[in-house]
Amino acid sequence: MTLSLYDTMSRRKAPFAPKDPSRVTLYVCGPTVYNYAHIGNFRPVVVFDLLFRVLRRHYGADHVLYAANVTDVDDKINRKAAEEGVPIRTISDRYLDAYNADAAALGALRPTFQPRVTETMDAITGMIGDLIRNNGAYEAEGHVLFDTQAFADYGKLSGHPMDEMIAGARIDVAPYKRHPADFVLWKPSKPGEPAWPSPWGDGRPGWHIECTAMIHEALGLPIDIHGGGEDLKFPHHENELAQGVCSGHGGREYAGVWMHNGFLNMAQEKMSKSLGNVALAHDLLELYPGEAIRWALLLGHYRQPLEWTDTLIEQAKANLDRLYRVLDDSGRFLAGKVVPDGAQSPAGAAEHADILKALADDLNTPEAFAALFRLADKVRAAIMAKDALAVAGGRDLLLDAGNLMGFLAADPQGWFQSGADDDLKSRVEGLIAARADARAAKDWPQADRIRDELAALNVEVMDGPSGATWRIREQA
RNA sequence: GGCCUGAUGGCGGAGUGGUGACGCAGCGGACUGCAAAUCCGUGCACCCGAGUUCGAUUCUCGGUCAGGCCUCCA
Repeated sequence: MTLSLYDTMSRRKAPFAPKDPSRVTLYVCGPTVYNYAHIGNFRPVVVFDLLFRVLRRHYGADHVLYAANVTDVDDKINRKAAEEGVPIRTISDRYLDAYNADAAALGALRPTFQPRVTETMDAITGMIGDLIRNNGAYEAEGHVLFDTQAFADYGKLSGHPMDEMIAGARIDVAPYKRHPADFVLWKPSKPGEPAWPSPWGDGRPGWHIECTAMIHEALGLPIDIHGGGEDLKFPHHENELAQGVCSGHGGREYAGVWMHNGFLNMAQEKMSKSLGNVALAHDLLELYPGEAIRWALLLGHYRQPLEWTDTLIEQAKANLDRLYRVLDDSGRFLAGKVVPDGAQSPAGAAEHADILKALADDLNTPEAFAALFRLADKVRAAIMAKDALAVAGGRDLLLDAGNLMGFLAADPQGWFQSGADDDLKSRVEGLIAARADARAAKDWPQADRIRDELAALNVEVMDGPSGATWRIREQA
């Protein structure tokens, strides 16, 4: 199956062709670790994690290398470290750990490489040296600046013609710049700030060179796919590209495909009361399962803007509930049944193929979700037809598709009873047993009273042919 | 000012030159002691104008509206 991706550079969708199918390379700009990341920061994490998974499916898990950097040199980190009177590493370690924990909770696989700026300094200064030697950079007043005149294609990625960038420049141009668009590769640190040695004096790297150097160090230029939020198109990615090409590494190419995800917009109206105005993933994960947040982030196509609202996350949760019910019901149906291996007629084989097809089409997640629901319906139909072979096969396909997309990893019972501690569970079981007795005695008023009691515990009980099941109701 | 997106039913959101996915919500029914879940059925949309076409929601042009980037930023 052909994988197609939309490329920002050519502004169109095209079949993806890695330079070496046994070594596919993907790089995504990661976080600056000075605080908890908000939910918008995790859209690219989830989107490119999905791409990572799809690539692994297409090329084999061992043939895809994914690097996502960590920016741990930054003014905000400096400030926070100064406030707390601790080394910057303390700050960056703390929030990197939190970031990785949140990402994992959202079902994101760990990237193959997670390079840090502070651990890539040699590669950074080395690449700056390369640029100077290739006449792509110059020194001025203790700074090293990239010479944008050295790169004829500067502005091509973002579509910003050079002369217009000058006209539109709003910032004060430093007097030592040869051209207003030139940008910093290395700059002196201010007194008291962290500094690293370099041939141009102690200082720190500019933001853009960090990524270029980390890419070259971790994956080697050129790479197959470079991803990130659309706000990074200019100047960050434009500058990365210029640096990479002018450094002499990777030839004329820097990245085969440029992918940019759309923004996540915060709802105008205030969100859930307990969230206040800040939608940190860290806080959201207290309220909703990670899979539900992941689903919400993929509910729209990755290139489209997405409005983050309460209804969005609730819809995501409801959608997953539907799939988990099928998983739950099919599991109960199959319990105790002996199903021969190698079922030749799994329900939903066509739908499963549709899911792969949708994902291969520039990560069309809405289409993939639609096919996922159709697949679930097929399993449901097989249950009604009491076709154990078809149910078992279809259920496996459903789980496989879910696994590919980073969903359905929970036990169905656990999914519906998440948030219930052991104490609550035993109370609920007790009440359900009492209610079963009342129902057996046809004491309906008593049975309904007990159901009200359960409802007061935020528990919903559902009578089934083989006894009652229960679940935690939606978060208030 | 420059560059670039988008405008689909009550809501979210794909897609297509010719019966408009999918999910949520709604309505009717089945099932249920009553519910929930499930099943059956059902209502509801392609911003405006012009053009191309046998035929446009889908292509072209114009308009209106909304959003993003041009500065740290996913």
